[in-house]
Amino acid sequence: MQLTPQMRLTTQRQIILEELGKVTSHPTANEVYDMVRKRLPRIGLGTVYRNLELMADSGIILKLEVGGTQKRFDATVDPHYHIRCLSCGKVDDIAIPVMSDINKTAADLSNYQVLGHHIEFAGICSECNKAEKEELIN
Amino acid sequence: MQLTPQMRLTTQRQIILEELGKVTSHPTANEVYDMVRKRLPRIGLGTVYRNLELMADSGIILKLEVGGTQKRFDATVDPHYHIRCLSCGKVDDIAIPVMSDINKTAADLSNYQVLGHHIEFAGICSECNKAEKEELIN
DNA sequence: TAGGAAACAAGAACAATTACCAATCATTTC
DNA sequence: GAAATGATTGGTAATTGTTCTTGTTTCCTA
Repeated sequence: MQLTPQMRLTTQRQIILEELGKVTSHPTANEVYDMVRKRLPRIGLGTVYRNLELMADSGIILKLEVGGTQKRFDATVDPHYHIRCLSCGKVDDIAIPVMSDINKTAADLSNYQVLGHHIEFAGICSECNKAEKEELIN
Repeated sequence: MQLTPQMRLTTQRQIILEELGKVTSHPTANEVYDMVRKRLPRIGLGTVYRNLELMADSGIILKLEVGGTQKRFDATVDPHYHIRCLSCGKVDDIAIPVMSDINKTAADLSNYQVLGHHIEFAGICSECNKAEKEELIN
């Protein structure tokens, strides 16, 4: 968006960005669609996809290609890691310091031009853990 | 497969496992299908999906939910990290020592029951790098 | 305020995966 | 060894998540 000045800041884009910024979760395109639709009932799912993609390309949001079937989006662009619940699928940030030095190690150990890395932890979130325990009781 | 004794070791399963073991790449279900079909021309794609899923569940192979649109499968089950080419999408192993200790750190920093983690590097493989340079010349 | 580019909504198309089902095959029981 | 049982298969349909297309609207610029 900053990158190409001829890009217009439409109401749709503004609201998508606002809604994404409101949450600390990492919603899927569909979840963003649901959020935005409360304020802009006539918006199309295609518009949401198109603009999330566009914003990710221009670097103002982050597209997460984490495990699970769907892509997720993140308004926080500075590097950080994620943890995903294997039970409900939700993705949270995790405050582990970013290891920028391992990129260099990776470059040395492979014949790739290394551009970055991502760490994804997998586990069970507290809600699902609790739910599971309650299920065992019944 | 080991888990449920009534599960049969069919020809299809045997060959899927053999073919997956032959390669060091991390084929998608479709690529496995292509490999297996050379020896078992009448196998169905569904059978491949079904059995890869089953083997992943029982722990004899690994299902990689890395970036990109497709899931990939790996006959090597001991923990290791991956590097993915952003240009052609292929996934290689990378010999960076596994940091098993960061799971504990993650558990301390989150309210998840942490079960594991995965690191995925992103970059451009040597083939794509070369191809890109040649393209610049022309 | 007319012309043209950018963006839109709606829905079709698409790719990857999963679900279903009748036919087949292996195993157990008689 | 034949019948019953249950797992597994191939083929195909359905589903899911995403992208593309089409015709329309909106906004800038002259």
